[in-house]
Order: sequence, then C-alpha cells, then structure tokens
Amino acid sequence: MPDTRKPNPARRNERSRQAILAAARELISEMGYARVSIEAIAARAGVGKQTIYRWWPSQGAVIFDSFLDLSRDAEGQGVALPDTGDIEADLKLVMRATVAEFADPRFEAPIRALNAEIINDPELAAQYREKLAGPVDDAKKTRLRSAQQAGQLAADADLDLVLEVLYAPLYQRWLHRSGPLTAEYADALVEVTLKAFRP
Amino acid sequence: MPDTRKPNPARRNERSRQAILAAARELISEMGYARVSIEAIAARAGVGKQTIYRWWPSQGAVIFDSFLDLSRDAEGQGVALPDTGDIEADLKLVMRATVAEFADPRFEAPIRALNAEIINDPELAAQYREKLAGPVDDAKKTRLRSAQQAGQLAADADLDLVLEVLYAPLYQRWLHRSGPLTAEYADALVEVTLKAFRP
Amino acid sequence: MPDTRKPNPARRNERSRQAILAAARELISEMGYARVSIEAIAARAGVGKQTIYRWWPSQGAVIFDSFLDLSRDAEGQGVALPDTGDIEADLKLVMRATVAEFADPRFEAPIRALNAEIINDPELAAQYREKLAGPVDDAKKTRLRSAQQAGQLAADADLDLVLEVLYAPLYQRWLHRSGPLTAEYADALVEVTLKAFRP
Amino acid sequence: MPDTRKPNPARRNERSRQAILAAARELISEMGYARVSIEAIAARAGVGKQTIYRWWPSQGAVIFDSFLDLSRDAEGQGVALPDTGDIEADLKLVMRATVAEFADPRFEAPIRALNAEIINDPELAAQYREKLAGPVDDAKKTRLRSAQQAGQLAADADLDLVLEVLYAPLYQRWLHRSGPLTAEYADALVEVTLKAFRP
DNA sequence: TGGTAAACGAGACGGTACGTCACGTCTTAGA
DNA sequence: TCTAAGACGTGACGTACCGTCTCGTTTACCA
Repeated sequence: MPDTRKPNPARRNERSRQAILAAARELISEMGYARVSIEAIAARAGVGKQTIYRWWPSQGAVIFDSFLDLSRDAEGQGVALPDTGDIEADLKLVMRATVAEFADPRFEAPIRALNAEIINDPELAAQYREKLAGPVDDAKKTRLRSAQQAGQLAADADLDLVLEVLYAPLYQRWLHRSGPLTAEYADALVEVTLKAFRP
Repeated sequence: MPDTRKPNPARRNERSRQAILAAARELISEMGYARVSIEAIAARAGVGKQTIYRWWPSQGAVIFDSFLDLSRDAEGQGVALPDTGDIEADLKLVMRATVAEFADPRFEAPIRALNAEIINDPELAAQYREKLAGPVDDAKKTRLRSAQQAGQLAADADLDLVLEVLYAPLYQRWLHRSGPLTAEYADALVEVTLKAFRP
Repeated sequence: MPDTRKPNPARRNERSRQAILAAARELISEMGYARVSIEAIAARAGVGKQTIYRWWPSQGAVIFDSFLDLSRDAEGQGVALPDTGDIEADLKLVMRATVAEFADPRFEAPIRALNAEIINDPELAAQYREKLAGPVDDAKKTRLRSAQQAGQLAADADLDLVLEVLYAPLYQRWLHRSGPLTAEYADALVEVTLKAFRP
Repeated sequence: MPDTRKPNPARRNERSRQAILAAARELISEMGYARVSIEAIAARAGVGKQTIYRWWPSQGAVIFDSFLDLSRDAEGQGVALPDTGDIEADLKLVMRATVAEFADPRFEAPIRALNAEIINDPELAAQYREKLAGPVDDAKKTRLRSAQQAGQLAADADLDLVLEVLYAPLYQRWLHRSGPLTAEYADALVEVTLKAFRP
C-alpha cells in the first residue's frame, strides 16, 4: 500500500524548494534536457530525492515549476504591453524581443525541454496554458483590443486566431530549427498578420 | 577493441526491419511514447536488441523511421496537391484532411512522439525537414506557385512564410491542445492566409 | 549543534512506553522480525518516532525491552524452580515446559528475533545474560546445588557447564530447526545430562 | 509485471560469481554483517546489482553461498575425521580445532552473520543443514560409529544427540559470548559427552 | 552444393536511474 | 518540557532499461 497521505504545505522548506528549481534550470542548461535525472537534481540541490517526490508528481512538473519561477522573476506581475497607439510598431517591438529571448542560450534548453514535455503530457499542457501562456496572451489581447477600437484591426477578428497567426510560425521555426530567426522575420510576421486582420 | 565494422545492408533482414518498425508504432500507440523502450520494441518484434542497435543510432531514429515508413505507405510517391484552379477550395480540402488526420488515434501518439523528439534533437530535426516535411512542403509550394501565376496570391510572397502562417497555428493548437481542431478552424486559417498574401 | 541533553526519566510517559513495547511484540509476531521498522512501531503505538529514539539506542534494544517486559509479566519475580527432591523429575518438568513454550506461536517470532539480534550485538548479548538469562540460570543453579547436596549430582560439577549441556542442544535444535522438539527429547536431554554429571 | 524468466546458468559468468562471493566475505569481515548492503557488495565486486539479483534470491542466500564457497576451499571433499582408535583423543583434537576456528577473526563475522540469518529464514536453515552441517556431521557420525564398534560408546546411543551434546554448548557459548572458549573447555565437553554416552 | 562469414535470436553483463521505504535528526504545535 | 506529527537529508532497496558483449543458429553468398 503506497503512502497516500498528503504532505502539509505549511511545513514546506522554502530553501529546499528554491534549490531544487534552481538546480533543475542549471542542469537543463548544462547537459540538455534528456540527460537530466531526478537524482542529479537532488544531488545538485543538496536535497533528498524524497523531497522532490513529495512535492512534484513528475519530472515534467519540476521543469514546469522551475520555468514558472523564472518567469515570475522576469515579469513581476505587470505583464502589460506597450501601447503607443501604433499597433504595428508595438507588435514589432514585442516580437523582436521574443526572437532575442529565443537566441539567449540561458533560455534555449529549458524552453525546449518544457515544450517537449508539454507535447506528451496533457495535464502539463493545461497548466502551461493557464499559468504561463494565459496571462501573457491576455496582456497581448488587451493590446489588440485597443487596436480594434482604434480601427487598426478588424472589429470582428478572433483575437486567439490573431495571436496564433502572429506567434505560431515563430515558435515552430524555432522548435524545428527550420529557418533563421531574425528581426526581419519578426517584422514580416507582424506585417502579414496585420494585413490578414485589417478591417 | 570494439567492433567498428559496418554491417552490410545487402544482408539485412527485411522481415526484422518491418517487425521493428511495426512494433515501435504499436507500442507508442498503446503505452505512450515516454514508456516505450528499446527492450520492449525488441521483445514485441521478436528480435534481438543488437539487431536494433546495429541499424539505428538512437531510439529517436527508430521512431523516425517507423514514421517515415508509415508516410510512405500512405502517400505512395505522388505527393501532388489537387489543382482545380481555385486555391481557396484546394487549400481548404488539404487543411481539412490534416485536421482529420490529427484526430485519428492511430496517428496521434506517434506524431506527438516524433515532434517531442525533434525539439531536443537537431540531427533528427534536419532529417525530418529533409525526408518528411520537405517533400510535402515542396508539393504545397508547387500548388502555391500555380496560384501566384493565376494571380490569386501576391507574386512576391515568400512561400515558406505562407506555409508557416497556414500550418503553424494548426500544429501548435494541436500540440498544445490549446483549442478545438475543426473544419471551420481549417477554413478560417485558409481565408486568413489568403487575405494576408493577396496580391 | 545536536541536542546532547539527556531526557529526564521522571517525566517519561508510561503509557507511551507500554504502547511501544506492545506494538513491537505485535508487529514481530505478525510480520516477522526482518520486516519490522521503527516507523511501523511508532505508527502502531500512536507515538512520535522521536519518543522511541529518545529512550532506546537501537531497534535491538526495543526488541529486547519488549521481551523483558513480556518475561516480567510471565514470571512475576519469583523465579524459583520446583524442588520435590527428585532432580530428574523436576528437570524434566522444566524442560518440557521450555519445549512447550517454544511451540507457542506467540513466542516463536520474538524469541528468534532476540536471538538473531544477540548474535551480532555484544552489548545486547551482555544485557541478555544479565537481565534475562542470568536470573533464570541462577534459579536453575540453586536447584542443581540442592541436587549436589542430595548426592544426585557430582559435588564438583561445573554448574554452568551442566546448564549448557542441558539446554544448548534444545536451543540449537529449535533455532536451526534441525529436528523435532518433543517431550521425549526433553526427557532424553535430562537423562543424558544427569548421567554425564553423576557423582 | 515482474520478470519471471529464469536465467540460463550455462551462460553464467564465473568470474563475477567469485568476485561477488569474495566481496561479500570481505565486507562482512570489515564492517560487520548488519552494515553490509547489496549495493556495497556489487560495488566492491565491480558488478552490476542485477547480476546479484539474477542469481540469488536474497542477501542471506549470497552470504550462505559465500560461506559455502569458503568451506569448499577449506575442506576439499575429503571430510573425514582422524581415527587413531582413541575416541577421546580424536574428539578433543577436533573440538580444539573448532575452538581455534572460532577465534580466527576472518571467520568470526561471517559465521555469526550466517547464524543470525539462519534463525529467521527456514529456507536457509534447510540449506545450511543439507549443504554445510550435513556432510560434516556425517563425517563425525562415521567416527562415532567406529567408537561404538570399539566399545567406547554405548551401542544404542543416538548419534545426533551425541553431536548436539558435544557441539551445541560450544556454539551457544560462542554465539552468546557467555563464557571463554578455551582448549580446556573443549576437553571438558568431550569428557562430559563420553561419560554421558559410555556403554 | 557445401563452406563460411554475416546477421540473427537470445540474453548475461556493468551500469544509471527509477520511485519507494526506512533511517535517524530536526522543527513545529499542542498539552 | 515532553509529546505526536511529520518534513528533512541520506542511502539501500529491488526493478527497468541502457548499450555492449558473447553465445549458438540460421541465412545467403561463393567457391
């Protein structure tokens, strides 16, 4: 009979939690996702394996949390996009930033790891949409709605679809390494998208 | 001294090759990609492990080949798209077929497995572009060029970009399970793409 | 800095002590010695693990105490052997009682556990001789001295040796399961021993 | 589903087998039985853990085999006792040798380990009687029968009982550390036993 | 057509990591 | 202050697979 008792979060050791998430990020960057084991994370974090198993159901969940942790630091909670009134300029700025982020070697391995994990784990995918993609997408949609009111975007445009047309090509090109990710490419995607959803 | 001699492909046992690829596909469908091992494939195929290691460098390569095998059966060699003269109708037909394929449970697990593998393995990604995506994309681009000549598409449109705008949103939505994949969605993508690249 | 303070026995919770010893006995009988853990004893006794570690240095010590506790109940403090004047009859009575005790399933597992523990733990062996075997052996030697005075036993017989010749074969046969333990066997041992140490 | 396939003994690696048994003996002598783990044996032997689990069902079985291996070396196959015609002299010789063996630190820990294991494992106890104690006892009984024919021992003496009276006190005193093991003690046991079973 | 070298099935091997269990220490809350 | 509760770092458990390495046993070429 496995132990089904739930641990008491109030007594959780925050130092251990941070050490585990940091170790996970470091190891993924250093050796690539496929070679990272729970044992290695525990050893690097100076933590017992059980402390990982106690709080996370799977390795994917640890990866996810380590990534969540990273984003929280980066963003704070104000995830608002710039709004200069010029939707094209604003989107290009944001898209170019995304391109730059993908080129940063510190982000490369963990983001790839997370995406690989998401593909095969629906549970994780749901969490990803809710905790990571969701808030960011909401901020983007807020900016798009502003553009709609300014008449720069069709009033009846499906904003989820707009975001997909804008971002999915970029993500796919990066994940599949099927072409160069340049500022020009980012600009082209913005222009194409705006043309597609022009009023 | 390890055995560095290369095996002689002429003497390869075709029955074993087929059994291995079939076993790989079956196991991925049955138990999910993460739980499939070389041992299990060998056992299911009634084959020694060495016979797998002799001909494939990694598990990802086996998965890839099993998938390649599958596509070859499906497509034959004539990977030409319909050309009725109406690019919108033709693309909608093809996109709806893709949506249907993604809904087929026999394809679901293996395609996901392949995509997950590609994300973390540049070598495999290159093979994927060359052997699988490449031919299909070429066929699609042939159809798009025909549309350009018919004045249905901007003559200076970057066809790789067109394909990305057309397909990436669909793939991403499926991989991330971030929304329903319907015929209407397929149609919408075609319409949006054609508007974006209208002459 | 570890806590090196000694606990104050005066404040010890007798209810917990009894619960621990009882739980130890029960678990050994139920699951066999090898499978009994401190965790299980603590859980069964409804006691914190620390309460066990505070008062006993090792699992062997708990087993020992649980056994000591059991014997104390059984014997009271009057550990005197019968003295009818007939040493052979008296010894046979006692030996047959020992045989019967060994056949009692409630005693089987704990006594075996204790003996296994004693073999590898000199500290525990010393305690065993002092607290458990000692008093019983003293009582037996008192009876043997009475037999010496009655001329039924050689006056210069080494009483420790007499006890060993009398009991060791019985214990060994039981521990090694190398033969049946019957009343006849008990009788034979008494007869052989008396013959060996006849005046 | 555990793997129930039986390994093929014909393909067993004798070098590994020897290394495991030697490592087990060494570790028991060095750190005491209680502290020896399968992991440590595998590491010391330069062997995978699975190679141990493949061929032995339990740690006790490894210990037992390592001991069996040791005895085989020591005895060769001729386990015959000396027969000078003087049973008392011959037995004293053998008993003194046993006492000396118990004092040899190379034997101390493994023999204790084996005895502790035997107490709680009936399966192992049976093997012990058959493979280790049995042949030795047979040799001893052969010598005792010779003494019976020479009229030095009661013709109707139960030889198993004779052996128990002779050896059990010695074993028990050693296992329980309840007294010194000297040549004099060995002699005394022989004298007592012969007196007990005198014709 | 019979000999021989390869590929084959089988599976044992030295390993790594798994996920679980229990250890003995520690911290917290409550009586 | 002792206690029940239980999280912690540690490390062994027994299992699953890894990729390599023999073992015989088919196969298929070639002499």
